[in-house]
Amino acid sequence: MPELPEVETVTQGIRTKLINKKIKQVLVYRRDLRFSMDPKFEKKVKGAKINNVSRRAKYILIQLDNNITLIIHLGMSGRIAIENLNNNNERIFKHTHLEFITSNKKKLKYIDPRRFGSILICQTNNLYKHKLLKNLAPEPLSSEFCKNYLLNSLKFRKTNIKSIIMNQLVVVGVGNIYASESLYKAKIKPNRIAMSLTSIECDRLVKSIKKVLKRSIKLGGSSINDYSLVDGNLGFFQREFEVYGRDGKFCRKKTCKSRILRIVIGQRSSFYCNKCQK
DNA sequence: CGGCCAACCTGTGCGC
DNA sequence: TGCGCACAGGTTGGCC
Repeated sequence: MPELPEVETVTQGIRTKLINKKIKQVLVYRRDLRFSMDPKFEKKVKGAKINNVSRRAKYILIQLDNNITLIIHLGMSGRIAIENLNNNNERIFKHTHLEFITSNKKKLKYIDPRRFGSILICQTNNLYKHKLLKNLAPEPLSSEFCKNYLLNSLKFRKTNIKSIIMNQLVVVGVGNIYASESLYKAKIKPNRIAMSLTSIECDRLVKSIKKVLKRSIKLGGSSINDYSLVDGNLGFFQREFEVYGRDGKFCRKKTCKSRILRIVIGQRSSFYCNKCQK
């Protein structure tokens, strides 16, 4: 699914609806996600209050009042839905693996058909020592992610620039959609050798990544297939895709008459305009 | 270490 | 209608 804007909007949704609420009931239907869930998960979580909900990279962090933080990743197909309890038109999802019932009479569902996502438990005081969190690169919207940082990260690297910006050890949160969109905005071809980027191009790329991600967060992320926000509403950034999924269609730049191309880079579809991107 | 690629799993949409 | 294939928003572990 979900790249930074989607995870961010879901995080905000959970925070708005469930902060300071108690988890009254925990129902686990499947534990065999990407990592197997703690056998004592229910016992550890039941009765705790949700103190805070935040995001690091593509991880949702739900901080409880018992020194436990839940680390949730949505993988490719994961989603969160929050509904009113005793709702007559409850939406039924085939692949619901976990449900919380909270003190304000809401039901949170974790749904993930492909089960590439994960739900892990971590001691809050050791959170950033967790193996999934300790090696993560800077947040793309932080000031740490700047031209000089990127320039430095590219030094001597012969792989393509798209793989670099999708590498969570270089910068977090940028996935397949926003990589293509950012490179289009920065006028850089996705298969350019990373170390060939000039300082000016690095500057454009950093600014493009920030701009694209912020704009998407503002629109509630991208809803493709049936992906949605926690309340079932859709994000709208997909309407503004310049290149993603637009292969064969005309480049959106008015004066450009060429068609968007699709190539495969690192096993992932990549979309670009051969004329606008250098 | 860097870079490449298979693997994890289920669903959908397309051509025949 | 059904079958087989390509493809889907992520990450990692193993190999050279």
